[in-house]
Amino acid sequence: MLQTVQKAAQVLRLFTPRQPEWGVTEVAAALAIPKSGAHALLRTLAAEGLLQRTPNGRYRLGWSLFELSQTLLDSSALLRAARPIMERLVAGWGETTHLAVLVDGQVLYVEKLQGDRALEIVLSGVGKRLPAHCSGVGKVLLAHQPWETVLAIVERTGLVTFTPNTIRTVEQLREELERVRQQGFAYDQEEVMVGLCCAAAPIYDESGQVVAAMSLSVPAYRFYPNRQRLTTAIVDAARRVSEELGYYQEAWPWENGKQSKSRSSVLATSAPT
Amino acid sequence: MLQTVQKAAQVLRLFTPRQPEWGVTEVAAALAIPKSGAHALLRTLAAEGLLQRTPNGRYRLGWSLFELSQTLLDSSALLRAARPIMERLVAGWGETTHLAVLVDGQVLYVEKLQGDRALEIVLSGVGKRLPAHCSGVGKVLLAHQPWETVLAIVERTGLVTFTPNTIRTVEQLREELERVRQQGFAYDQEEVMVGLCCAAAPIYDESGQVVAAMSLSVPAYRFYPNRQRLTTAIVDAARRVSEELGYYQEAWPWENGKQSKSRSSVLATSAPT
DNA sequence: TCTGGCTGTTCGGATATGATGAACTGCCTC
DNA sequence: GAGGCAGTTCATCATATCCGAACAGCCAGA
Repeated sequence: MLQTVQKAAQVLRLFTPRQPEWGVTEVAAALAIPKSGAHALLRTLAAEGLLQRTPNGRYRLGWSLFELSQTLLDSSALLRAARPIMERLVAGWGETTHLAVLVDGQVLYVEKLQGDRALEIVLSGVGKRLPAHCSGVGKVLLAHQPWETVLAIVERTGLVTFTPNTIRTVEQLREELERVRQQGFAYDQEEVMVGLCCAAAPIYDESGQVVAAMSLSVPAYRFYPNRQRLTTAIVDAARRVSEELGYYQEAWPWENGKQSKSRSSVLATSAPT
Repeated sequence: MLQTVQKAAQVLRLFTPRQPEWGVTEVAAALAIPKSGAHALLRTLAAEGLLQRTPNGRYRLGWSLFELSQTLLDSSALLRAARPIMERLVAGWGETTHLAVLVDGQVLYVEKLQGDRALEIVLSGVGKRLPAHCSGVGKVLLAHQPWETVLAIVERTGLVTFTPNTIRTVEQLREELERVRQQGFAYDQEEVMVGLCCAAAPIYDESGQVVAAMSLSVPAYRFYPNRQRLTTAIVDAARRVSEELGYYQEAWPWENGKQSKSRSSVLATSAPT
């Protein structure tokens, strides 16, 4: 591991919407390194276009990052495949859907389509991060990581409590992830915000890896009566995205063993009128 | 300058829409460094989330870049200020407008709004780069750089020729940039593509720095008859964005000296009906 | 099934490279 | 004009990086 590069990445991560501008002294204090070192890092990153200098010698994120991000989006099949399917989902249900990936043990929202009868979800947002243990997409993504990885994440970030329903113990998390892996989807039952639920399902790429998760967020009073239909809808949508990405598998996780259903019966499931 | 960080940035820049996936050996060859070094760079960048590993040990850009880019957009007033004004410009003229910044001596397109009677401009695109010496926005941005910087850019990248009108010599460029700086706007008269012209103007931030350039692209046969109105339109639009960014200056560049006009006369200028 | 050639990966010693803190400079405030 | 705080520079030293060669894993073709 190249420590200098690690530090450079740490510097980049300091820049947030809350504090989008940093000076040499601030960075040095934040990373607990000498001023001269922080200076060298900032100067180099700025010279490479990853940061830009303000006229008064402070630093902001640079436009190269925008370019790289566009390249990422352009070359990533995920968003292209998911967006139309998310749009249909929103059109059919009127609820909000999210698309998220796992970054550094946290959920990063990549796309968010708001439904017309959905309540405004302030916490999530494109480009925003949230802890993984409390949301539907987060649990789906964690469930398909090795358990040691999950443990490392939890030990580093802890299990932040949002509501009385938030998972609080490692044991609870282990059981929940096991269940999610088995059944092939996850629920968030008011675990991040009271009154808000969601159903989430994994998206696979052509190599069979889980690369993202998709969810349908619903107010609690509409969630519990419609749970079954919601589940099949999101699982089906996620499966369609997976197939767009080149993933084909006869037996889907929730179809394994004796309870395997015919695929057409699932495809026939539709949104409530 | 931290060479390790420089190399890491070089690695990131290798990833393009044309080649969005790289292996260790390829990177080593492209940067002329030993395989083990390339391996260390890729591995570290992947661990930091700036790259992601594919199942077969190759690498793609990582979602952290998306997050950073969103933070950049979120914290940058430029796009927020420019977009509504660009929309009005497109609505009034039906032509295509571009918003661009200078990255590493090249023009990086940050926003592009296509007009309904505009011809499709394939070369430009959000997140794409072009050489600076041949486009309107490029000449505006170069004109507000120190001449030594411009020289360094030209010496590094050369003056690529696109059409018979493209600037070919350093002397030509120097004169053109001087003119652009004096008059406060630039034309592209079929310099990048035959039949395509544009007028471009600089955008200043609150400290008086030129941070971006805006342009209105027009087919040649509509450009020459309307040049004057186009010019005032784009200069006025760019000035309004600058003011949104906190830039206030009584005397605008093209108003200096004796030929200063009253500001209201410019504001009164509008698009053709 | 075996083989060859192509990957990505590991290792340990030589040395260039980055870390360090004190000193410098410029800016803004009082 | 003086003080303090910011960013910047510099020379020294320790060590993290660089490097080439050897290893391991995969796939294609024989």
